[in-house]
Amino acid sequence: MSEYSLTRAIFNVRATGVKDRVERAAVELFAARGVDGVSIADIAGTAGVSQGALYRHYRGKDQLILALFQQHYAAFAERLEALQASRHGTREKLRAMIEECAQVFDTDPVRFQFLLLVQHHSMRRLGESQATPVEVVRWVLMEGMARGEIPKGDPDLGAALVMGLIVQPATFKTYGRIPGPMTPLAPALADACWRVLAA
Amino acid sequence: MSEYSLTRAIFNVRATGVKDRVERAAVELFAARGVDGVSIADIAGTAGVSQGALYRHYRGKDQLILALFQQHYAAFAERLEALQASRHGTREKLRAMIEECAQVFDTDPVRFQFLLLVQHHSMRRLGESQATPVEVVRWVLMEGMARGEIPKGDPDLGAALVMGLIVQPATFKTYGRIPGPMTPLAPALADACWRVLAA
Amino acid sequence: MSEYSLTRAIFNVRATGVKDRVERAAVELFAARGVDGVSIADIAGTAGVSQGALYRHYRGKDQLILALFQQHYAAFAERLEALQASRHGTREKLRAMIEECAQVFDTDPVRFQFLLLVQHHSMRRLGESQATPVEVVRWVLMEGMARGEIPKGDPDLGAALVMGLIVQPATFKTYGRIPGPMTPLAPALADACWRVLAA
Amino acid sequence: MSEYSLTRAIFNVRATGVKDRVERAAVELFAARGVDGVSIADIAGTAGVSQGALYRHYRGKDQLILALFQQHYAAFAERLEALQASRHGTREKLRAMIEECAQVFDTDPVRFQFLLLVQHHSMRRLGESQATPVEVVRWVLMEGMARGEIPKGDPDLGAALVMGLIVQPATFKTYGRIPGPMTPLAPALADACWRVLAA
DNA sequence: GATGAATGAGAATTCATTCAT
DNA sequence: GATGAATGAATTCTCATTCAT
Repeated sequence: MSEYSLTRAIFNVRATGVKDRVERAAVELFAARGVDGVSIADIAGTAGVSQGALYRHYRGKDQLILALFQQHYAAFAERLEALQASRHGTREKLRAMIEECAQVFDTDPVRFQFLLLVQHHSMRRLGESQATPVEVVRWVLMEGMARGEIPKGDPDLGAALVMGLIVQPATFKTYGRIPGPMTPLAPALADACWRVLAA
Repeated sequence: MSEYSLTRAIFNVRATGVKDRVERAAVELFAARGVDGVSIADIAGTAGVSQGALYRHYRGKDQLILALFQQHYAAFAERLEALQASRHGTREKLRAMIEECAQVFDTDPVRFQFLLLVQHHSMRRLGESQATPVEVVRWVLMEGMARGEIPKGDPDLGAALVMGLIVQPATFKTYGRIPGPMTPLAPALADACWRVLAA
Repeated sequence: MSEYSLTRAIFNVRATGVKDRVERAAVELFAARGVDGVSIADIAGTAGVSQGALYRHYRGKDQLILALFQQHYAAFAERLEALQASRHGTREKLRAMIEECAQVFDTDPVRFQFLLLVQHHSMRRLGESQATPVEVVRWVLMEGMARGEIPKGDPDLGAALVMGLIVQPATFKTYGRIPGPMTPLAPALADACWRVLAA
Repeated sequence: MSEYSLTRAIFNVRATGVKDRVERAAVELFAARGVDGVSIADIAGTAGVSQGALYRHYRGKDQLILALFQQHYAAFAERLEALQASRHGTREKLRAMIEECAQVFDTDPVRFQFLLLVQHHSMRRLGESQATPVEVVRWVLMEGMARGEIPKGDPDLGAALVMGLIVQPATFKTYGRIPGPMTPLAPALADACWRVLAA
């Protein structure tokens, strides 16, 4: 056991790991200024960590970005997946997912802005097998079609429409074109989704 | 004598102006790699022009980006405006606008991708008075509400929903998640819009 | 006779020659911002002339600077020379020269500042045989020594002392450390010179 | 591995810090060619350091210049201040200061030339409270006037005259118009000062 | 002669990454 | 493991000079 981890062991100091601090700082900065507006020095400085230390945990800037994106994108997908699994009926599943999105947007706007800004940078590099929010929506739609709750159609197009009805209002809010929080809008968005799908 | 002017000399090719060549190259590159993935050297090289020449036409990279964005964004807005003005009834106006979007997407995918990638960089810097596609949509919706063709509601939210139903499928297509051209989808998208708005 | 000079001949238009306009603009700009703070574009722009035209009259920027410096430096030397030739007695010659310096400083501060800023750039390149203010002073001193009006000594050192007593106060005035015009100071400076030389 | 660190590795030469090397190189180059005749590449190259390394120690070229100027100007002022404080009587203070100037000029001509060439660039940016050689001279003169050792008069003008009697001969020496070292001239310059002030 | 767009060789600066300590 | 100074490649931008019109 190294001297360092001994210290941690004895004093039970949760030495807020470098990785944690870096990730928190990175997401915040990327969300505020975009991937190319943030330097490694910025991140290290904000995290209170040396630049070199960062490379102990990530192969480089690109890998850091991709890791963060995957992680947040996947975490989001998992939340949605769990949510839809706990509900019955396509309409209710969609309603719950949209409400969840709205709450995330209001509670943790940084995360939303991060995903919004970084998507074009990371989307192409995403592994095929990655779980994504889009996949969850797609799956819910397919199931709904199979059960006859919504008319059959292209589930990818359906997912696109649902995502559009959520992401675009959120974007408008981010840029201040629509004021106030997102949550109160959730029911209207869920309704809109349903009307679109129930063609 | 540069390679370019050599070409001109030998073949007596009347060059399109530098500005044209630069703009064409810039839009193409920005669309492919995003604002920060393209250097002035890239643009000048692709345009077959020296880097310095670029600065006779634009104050700098930022101004080039903004000029291109405004130009394409405004041109797009104008096409939509003319289109909606020439049609009667909110539903028909929306239908025509959506069809136009689909056609632009299919005919000139570079332009669409350019607007998609550059929006986050330029949107904040856009003058208030700038005509935008969003404004056109918003206006059509307000008129529709005034005429009682669609129920009253927040026109900004309505515009967000309409935009979402167009932009998100287009984005999916761009990333290959939905195959084929956009135009065949236009009627379905127009229907979706109408169902969303006719709540 | 070219069409151009025909026009001039007929209408007697003193087409304020390019050269004149360029020189005026250049001296002004160099005086204000120093040799390296001024571009050819600046000069051409201020002179209301194209950049290319400038190269019809000067081989390049360096030659322009040197020509202007020589010209003003020499003109100044000639004024001093004429002045000293018209006076009798070393003391009176010096007095007159110093008064002239002070008047030039007050009347045409741009010229003084130009010489002050450009001297270090051009001094080394100056031809040996060039007439300079320093040479005039040196000559007056040598004559004074020959006539026994001032004690014998190194005339170069003497010239340095006289120049120092003029240039340094002028520099202080330029930087605002001493307020007001230079002319009222002239008698005191002449006195100081005399005391220094009459050792 | 750069040429420099290779040298270090092979000969195990303990390098003087980057900052030292950069400052030495910069002063030398600025003294020889002026501020605008020297590029960051020149400095870094001469110092045997990468260009980037320079920016860890200085915010930019301007700050480097100003820092060096302040440092040398202030150091010079302090030496003069200490010297005058250790002497009694205005005449003796001035004599000692002038001798010091002459010795600096002979011992470290680069430093003198540096201050001479850079003054016009940096003087305006100097903080008001900065200690300068001029201020020291001015103070000595004011004290001398208060004690009745020299006639009352404008201390700024007096300082200008004293500075002129030192700087101008030094300039002449720098440009080779007066040969030999400065030190032997010091007594004559001190005498000249005294005669000028003792009006 | 005059024009001004175009050139191309730098200039200052930034930044991801490495590495001796 | 951690540090942060150093690297060097790249980036944006400037500018003296040339040259087709």
